[in-house]
Amino acid sequence: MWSNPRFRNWVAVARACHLVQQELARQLKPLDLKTPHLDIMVNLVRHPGMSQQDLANKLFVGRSNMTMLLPQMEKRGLVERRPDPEDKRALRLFLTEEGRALAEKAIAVQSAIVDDIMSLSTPEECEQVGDSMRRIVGHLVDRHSGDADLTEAAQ
Amino acid sequence: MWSNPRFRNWVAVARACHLVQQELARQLKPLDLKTPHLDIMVNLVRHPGMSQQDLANKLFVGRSNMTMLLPQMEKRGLVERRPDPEDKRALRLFLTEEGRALAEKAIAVQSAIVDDIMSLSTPEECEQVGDSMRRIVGHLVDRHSGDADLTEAAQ
DNA sequence: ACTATTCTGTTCAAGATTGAACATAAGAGG
DNA sequence: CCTCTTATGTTCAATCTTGAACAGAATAGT
Repeated sequence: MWSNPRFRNWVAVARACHLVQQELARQLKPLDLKTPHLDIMVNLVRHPGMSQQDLANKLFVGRSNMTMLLPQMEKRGLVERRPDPEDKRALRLFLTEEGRALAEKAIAVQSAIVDDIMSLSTPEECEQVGDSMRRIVGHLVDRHSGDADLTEAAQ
Repeated sequence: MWSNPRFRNWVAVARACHLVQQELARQLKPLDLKTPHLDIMVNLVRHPGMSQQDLANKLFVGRSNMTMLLPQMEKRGLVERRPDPEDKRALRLFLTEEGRALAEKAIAVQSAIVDDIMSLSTPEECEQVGDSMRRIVGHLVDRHSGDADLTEAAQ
């Protein structure tokens, strides 16, 4: 099992991920942010107007998770949840001015860490790591969208 | 920021990790195991007699986490915690017969997933991903061992 | 139009994880 | 021998995360 290269190498991926996440959490503490909050803000910077469901899908977490986190951030004045006039079920999400400012700082922190760790590999290696990982993501997303979604067969 | 290759590629790593973890959790459910339990058992298979602190260090989690998980597994008859005669503070950890049997099944599940996702890359790419990740782990462990000197991470 | 299904966000209880504060045991230095 | 410091494991309260069950809005099929 430890002689299996695939296993051994994947374990390294998991360990690296875990450590980077921890380091990020540590450095985010002065901003009073947790990594889930940062993930949300990063997505809202790129895609303002997302619904909570959109966000949950992108982050691969449950919808209830968003229901727990977003009201906190709203009370803190970081995000705004506007009811959608076109679809009375959905809430459209936007960063406030303050949210954008904080997001900028937090993203700088994250970028510094990522730059630090990825600079240990050459740009070619870095790109190749990304390619391998994107293949994995695509593979697993495919497999699971087929599992539960029956309407997918109709398309 | 999304034009930064390092950032973009690291995001892929994090997403892949998250998804694989989820898939593992799903497939572990029939065995009534959570991924933290598997992590513990994997380590105890390789290194019987570890202390709870050793385990926490290897897994990069807090010691209190072990205090929460191990008594559960002990009650379930999967692990045994023997007081160390040489050091009355420490508890030496061992898998029971039942624990070893269950660990074998669970490791098979994990190996199947890892094999599946890593087979999307060539053996050379796979090895190279592992190398990049091990560099990251080493880098972060070094940086932090200066802070609070605890981590003696080996594999 | 009508019913059934799907999709939105919410609530709630259960479990995981953490960090701080604690108690006890071991080790260092006087 | 006696402190002072460090290490081990525990407790506890706070927070994150999830899945199931829910209510209301939209959609599809008839």
